[in-house]
Amino acid sequence: MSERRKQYPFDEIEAQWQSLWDQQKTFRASNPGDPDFDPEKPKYYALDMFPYPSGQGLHVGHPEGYTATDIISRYKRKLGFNVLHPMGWDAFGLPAEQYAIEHGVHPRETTEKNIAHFKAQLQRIGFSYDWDREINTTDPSYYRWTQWIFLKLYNSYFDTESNAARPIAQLIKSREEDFPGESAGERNAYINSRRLAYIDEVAVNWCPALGTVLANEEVIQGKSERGDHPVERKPMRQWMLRITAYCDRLIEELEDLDWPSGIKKLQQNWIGRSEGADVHFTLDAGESASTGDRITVFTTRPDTLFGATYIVLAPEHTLVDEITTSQQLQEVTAYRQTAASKSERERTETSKEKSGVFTGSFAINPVNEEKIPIWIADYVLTSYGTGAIMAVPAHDERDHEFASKFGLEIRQVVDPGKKDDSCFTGEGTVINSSPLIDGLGTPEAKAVMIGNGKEPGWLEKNGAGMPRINFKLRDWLFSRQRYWGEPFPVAWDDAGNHFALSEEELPVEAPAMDDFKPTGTADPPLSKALEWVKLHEHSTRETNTMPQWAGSCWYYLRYCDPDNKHDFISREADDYWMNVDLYVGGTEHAVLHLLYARFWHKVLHDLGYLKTREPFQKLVNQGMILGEDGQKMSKSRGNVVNPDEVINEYGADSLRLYEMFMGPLEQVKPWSMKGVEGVYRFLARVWRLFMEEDQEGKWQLSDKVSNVEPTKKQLRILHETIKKVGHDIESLDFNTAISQMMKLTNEFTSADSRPVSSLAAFLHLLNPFAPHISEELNRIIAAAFPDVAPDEQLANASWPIFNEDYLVDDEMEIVVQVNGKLRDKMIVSKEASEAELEAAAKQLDKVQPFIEGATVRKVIIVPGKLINIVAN
RNA sequence: GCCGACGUAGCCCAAUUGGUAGAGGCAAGCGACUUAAAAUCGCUCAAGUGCGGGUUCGAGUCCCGCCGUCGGCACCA
Repeated sequence: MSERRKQYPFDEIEAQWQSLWDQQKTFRASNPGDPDFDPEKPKYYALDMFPYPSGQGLHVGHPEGYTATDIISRYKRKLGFNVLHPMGWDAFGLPAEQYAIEHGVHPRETTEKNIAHFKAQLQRIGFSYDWDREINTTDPSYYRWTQWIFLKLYNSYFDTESNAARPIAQLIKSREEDFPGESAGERNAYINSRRLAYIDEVAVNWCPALGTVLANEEVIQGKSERGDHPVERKPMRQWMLRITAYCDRLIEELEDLDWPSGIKKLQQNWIGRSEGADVHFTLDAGESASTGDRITVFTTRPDTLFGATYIVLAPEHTLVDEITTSQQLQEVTAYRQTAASKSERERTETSKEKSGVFTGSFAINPVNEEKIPIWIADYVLTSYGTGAIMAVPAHDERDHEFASKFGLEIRQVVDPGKKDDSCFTGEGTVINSSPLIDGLGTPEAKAVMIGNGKEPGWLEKNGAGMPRINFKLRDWLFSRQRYWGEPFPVAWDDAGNHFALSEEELPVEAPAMDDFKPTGTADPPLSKALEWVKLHEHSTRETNTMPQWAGSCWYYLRYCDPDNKHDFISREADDYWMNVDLYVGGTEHAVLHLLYARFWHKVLHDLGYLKTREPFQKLVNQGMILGEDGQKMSKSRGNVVNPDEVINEYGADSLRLYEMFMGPLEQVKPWSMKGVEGVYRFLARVWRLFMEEDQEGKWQLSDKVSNVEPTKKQLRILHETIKKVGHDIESLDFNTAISQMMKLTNEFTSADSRPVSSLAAFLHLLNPFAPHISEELNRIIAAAFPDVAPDEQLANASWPIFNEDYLVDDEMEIVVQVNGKLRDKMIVSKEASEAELEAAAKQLDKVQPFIEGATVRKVIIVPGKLINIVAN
């Protein structure tokens, strides 16, 4: 193809327009306070999920979502909106750091190089970003505010009364009033335990080879995703963010958002709210247990308490040491050791057989005073609920499997109401329990046990338990042992107390280090920068860094006011721009990024810094683009398509158009170079609609383009197209908008006389999709027909208005059916009455045979569409 | 196992509240132009909508039961 002559000079056109846009700052959005700001204009905020600038550069999956938001942005500008359409870089992260370690290049260098490459690639596609608002999470002027937000989290607590975050000062004040005699140390400990950012000792995925803690999703089958190194569970002191305080709001406030229902559901499931009860089982006075101790379990089925035939504790449960009898000690110890050596992944492998051991002790079931054995097993997780369960093997599959294996009693207490010989976990009628609940349905029996919201239930009245709501979501492990991340604005004193740095000390920049290799111990690389670490005579800096998620939690806010030196965002900018009207990105961020960003947003909202409760009003996930072989694109498969190559061959407009023409935005679809060629041919057809080659092969305006009145047919298709393209852009159905423009092009191509007024209008429609070619053609006809096409850029000119009058016909085609089967069609006047229609239909030769000798039972008329005669 | 998305010409995909299965592109075939080819222009071809039931005058569309592909979650009591 490179040998072949280009069908139109896209390479010259595209470069020219791109540099013009750049020089003129055509797509600059003005902020409140700017001299050219127009408060009358409505705003529109179209946001892409910003990329991690990897060394590989863009592949054709990136521009899919970017093109969609670009079309919307260009379209909205033409409708008179002030459009915020920015781009930036999520540039902290492990790949740059690993590269640094392996090649001795500072991650800042790699990052800068990668960003430059990414940016150049994006600019070649002709996106209408306001590059004045470009942000980079690794820039100290950016991450100073990431650190500032961390200070807000550190200096806040969650007030359950108002169900919102409040300044920690309020908590300190009320604590002082409530406990005036408390020592400073005690008070400090209490306050620290309530902060939204706090320190905890938690089991983490520690990777010795990489020298860092990894997130669960970075661990694949006990090995690190990057490098395939072994990962072990290890308790470490970590910074945590109290996202669990927001569980309820993160679920409830999803409701008003215009997000795909699947993504909402995914978030709900991730947060995993379940209602139930804590139930206390008293320990039976065994040899080592002291009387009166109790085990608390969490259950969502308090109606099945009478079917609880044993208790299971997580192997790590704190009571295990206390209750294990000497006969069982050896077995229990061995089991706990095995469990501890397993990774989280191995522990939760559902396919594996249940395992566990008996502790030798017993507990008393509070509902019937029965003595039931206490086991430990790794299918009970220490991190959920109370780390202990009551096992009801008749009505829980996991308990059933366990009981069957170890010969424990299985007692049925729910009647399914139908024949069911499997383990029944659904709702039914209570049996074999007690007069208290026997005969009740599952929901009623639950209510008796836990209460109905007004009246306390049996458990509470008898001191045997409490209603309780549990969540799967855990607090967010927020520290990493890495160099290439935001340092914490925190330090430690000699006594081991942490304290926040002041806002004036921000940004806390990482020291320039030559050696950022992991230390091989739990100490982060920053601990090697001894001078930096030492803050004052009696204090040292925190040496952990923040995870990659941090910067992306609030970047959408910074775009609104990127150069603000005094605030992370000004009140005016927040008021005006937020929230995001359209957010487009991949499903891979459906849970974590979106959940974390929503959490931070809510905290900042609670503290009075933001007006909105939610950041992203409308969310769309673009579908993945597969390789030509229908497989996921990957280097190893060799099916990766580089947008640069596509642009070299066919131009940026063709790339943009094909990305959108492939199919519905949200759908997964395979790439096809033949398909690119198809849209390229379409653009060439558009070009030749206006242009023709002279003897020397130079392009000039075609004689066929003239200032004539369009025909009725031409007007009709033009206005159909104006209507459809506008509608389809609004609903993000770009593929069908493009096909309509192809239809129009075909129609006008076959015309000998091409009315310039119609063609000019068409260029407006094409402009958001293929901005370079449309601007160029518009410039050419504006020069030749100044009365028809004003000499202005399409980017700034108004979207055409369609006129419904051109769409209606005097006549219409009506489908004639007999008994629902198509028999004929007829052309009738638009004014024809139903009776006239019926009479005309019955006269048709192709209809007659089917109604002859039959009784007409019914005639169905769909106005303007069809007539159906029901006869037998 | 659970949740979600998708199954329509050879391929990618269209088809208002149920109302003519086809808009567009790719591929294929034919013709025009050409010494010839490419490019271009014009024309043509093709499925009865994954399978089985049901509702309806009428089902790609609604309901029930399956099958397949892809993605996500996965012992959360």
